[in-house]
Amino acid sequence: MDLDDRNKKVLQAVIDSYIASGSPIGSTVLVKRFDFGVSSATLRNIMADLEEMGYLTHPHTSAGRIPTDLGYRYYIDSLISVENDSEDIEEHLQQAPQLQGDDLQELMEEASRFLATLSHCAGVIVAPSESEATYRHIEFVRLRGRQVLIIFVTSNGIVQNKLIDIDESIRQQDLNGFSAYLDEEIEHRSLAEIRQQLIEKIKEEKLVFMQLMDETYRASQDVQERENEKVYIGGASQMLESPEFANVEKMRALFKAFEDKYKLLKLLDRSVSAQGIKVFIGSENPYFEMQGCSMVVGNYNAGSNVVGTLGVIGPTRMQYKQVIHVVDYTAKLLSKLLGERFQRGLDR
Amino acid sequence: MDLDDRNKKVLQAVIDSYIASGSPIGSTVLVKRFDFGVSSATLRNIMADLEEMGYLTHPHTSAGRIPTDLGYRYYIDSLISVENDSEDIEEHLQQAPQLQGDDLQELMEEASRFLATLSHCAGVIVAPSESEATYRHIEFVRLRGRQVLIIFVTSNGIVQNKLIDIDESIRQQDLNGFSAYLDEEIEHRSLAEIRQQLIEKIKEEKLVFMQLMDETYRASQDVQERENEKVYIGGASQMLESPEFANVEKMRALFKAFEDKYKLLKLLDRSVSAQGIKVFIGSENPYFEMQGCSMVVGNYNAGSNVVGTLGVIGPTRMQYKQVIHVVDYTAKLLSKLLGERFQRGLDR
DNA sequence: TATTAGCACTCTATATTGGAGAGTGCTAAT
DNA sequence: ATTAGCACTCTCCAATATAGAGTGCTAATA
Repeated sequence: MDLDDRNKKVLQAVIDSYIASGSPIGSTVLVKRFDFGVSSATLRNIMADLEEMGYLTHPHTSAGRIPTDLGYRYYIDSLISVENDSEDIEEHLQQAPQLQGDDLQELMEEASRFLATLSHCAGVIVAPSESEATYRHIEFVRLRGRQVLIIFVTSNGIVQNKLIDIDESIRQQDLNGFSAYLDEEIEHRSLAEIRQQLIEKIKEEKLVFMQLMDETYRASQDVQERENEKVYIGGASQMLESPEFANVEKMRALFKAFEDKYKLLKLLDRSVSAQGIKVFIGSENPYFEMQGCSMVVGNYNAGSNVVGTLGVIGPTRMQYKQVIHVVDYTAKLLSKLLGERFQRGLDR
Repeated sequence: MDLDDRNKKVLQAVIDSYIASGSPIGSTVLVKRFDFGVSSATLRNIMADLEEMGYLTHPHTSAGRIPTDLGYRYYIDSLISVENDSEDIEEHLQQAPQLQGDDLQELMEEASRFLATLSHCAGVIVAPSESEATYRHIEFVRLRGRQVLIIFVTSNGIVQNKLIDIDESIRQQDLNGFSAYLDEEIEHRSLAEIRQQLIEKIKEEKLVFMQLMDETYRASQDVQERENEKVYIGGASQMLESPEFANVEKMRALFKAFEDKYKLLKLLDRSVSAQGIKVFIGSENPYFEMQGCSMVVGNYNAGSNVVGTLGVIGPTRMQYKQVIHVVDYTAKLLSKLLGERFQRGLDR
């Protein structure tokens, strides 16, 4: 961090040029493209200094300089100005909703492709995590024999379902009754509480429903878990456009990693806590062992209680400024869509 | 088709060897590995004949022979014996269900990965197409204001939903009533018929529900369309293992093609009509412009009325015999699972 | 003291060359 | 009809040469 002004400028110039061109930057190129008022020899000295400090490196003795991960880090923390033109984004948000999937799942897929297209990287979205208290409606549909399909509707319009087996055959009519009962109660308490309440009532009367309640409770947990594990990846082939992945082995590893969505989930979840856009550069991320990859991630929300993560995975040499914008924009867009479409409890 | 016995044997030997090794097969190799009772010179003559007939070709003058698409076609149609050991498969089906997703979607994803793992190719599954008449239950859930979520449950346990806006605010109670009415009627007629019936009733009374009915009808079509467009691709990275795709450009094109699922869908749908396993070799398939790729596809069903397609996409040089087995097995497995789990109308 | 010019040196990328090996196609003999 | 033999072709691989880009160092300069 103890860089004087000129050093900063040179570092920025090198990284900018490298991001743009993809090939190592030599002193003469720098002198031609920028006007530092010094000769190439001086630049060589400066670059040697920057290399000693760990911000730049050499692929080989007689090649130009490329940024190290540390260099990128400094670049992002101190050098690029992500203009906070929130008005500009706001404007865009007003006019171009662009996403219109009316199923949550569809919306997520669309959004991940949207991210990918704008960023030229792979777009990744982690489905919103639900808290238990938000069920709006629970429905039971009897299929054949002892099979019952439970349908959960959350207040933001997400529909989930789970098939269960129960011991005794129950009439659809009774199921409807139970459903109505749950709908009524769910306004005031969580499923866990209702279950507790039923356990107390058990000696009195409705013994039949106890098992159903238990199954419902368990199913709701299953369903939550399942939904929380969903990762949408869109436009992965975008990443292959950049020459960084001309190496077949790397490509292969990349796609293997993408198929193991669980790891991705863990990685992305780590950053959920904080607000704002975060950038993970190359080796900085411990879970995703992929050399030469960076991630730009942000959060989105719906109303207030539902929050998910979204972001972009691309080569370390990416257009950070632009990508940060795109992620920011998409996060806001998604939040807005989820917020307005599934807004909670206004008229309950 | 006018091949004498010896020519057939040589063709088979060449293709078998090429599939196994991946490199062009020369006359000496053939003479060493197989016992034709003739010299390499004679084999050269035979191979030259086969080349003239279009079954084999040369990468260059002094290389061994490799099969043409026509050669593969002949190989599959006439030379390989896919032993119809249906007992064997039956046995497997009995003991190892292997797939256990309890959501249809989950099951499809699992199955596509299953295909990929066993075949070392990419596994592709087209979601079962529904016919309109199979709804088991239709449910309306009022969200805020004029938004209503319609939930469709088909008789095989697939849940679909769609958000609609209606003109006037309706009470949840009324919605429940309408739902019950539809549930009752849907037993006897299709949605289209019910709609017709309501139109006739319109002058009399229930004017309010007409709009809802229209929306419901439209939504059901949307939902069907959406479900029918779903293609699940699993284990795409499996394909990259084979040296055929060491070429970066090919890999890139492949993944681009995979992301455009619509084309895949069209391609796979074409073969839905017929029963049994079909093999499309390289250039034989008109929609999917991907050189060096073959597809092995089959059908699955659930009960009787629901049918989908599943298959495998891999390099033209694939282990056809084995892959055909795998596709056959998976199709039967999936049919069995869907059949037993979502069996229709046994106790209605 | 900081900067610059100049030059030797290093390393990559690319083209060229020259076998070695594999395989064919043809011819003449069986 | 089959075979042995041989000349020919083509790829693959390693070795070699060459041009170009860029550095690091030294000595001169402001």
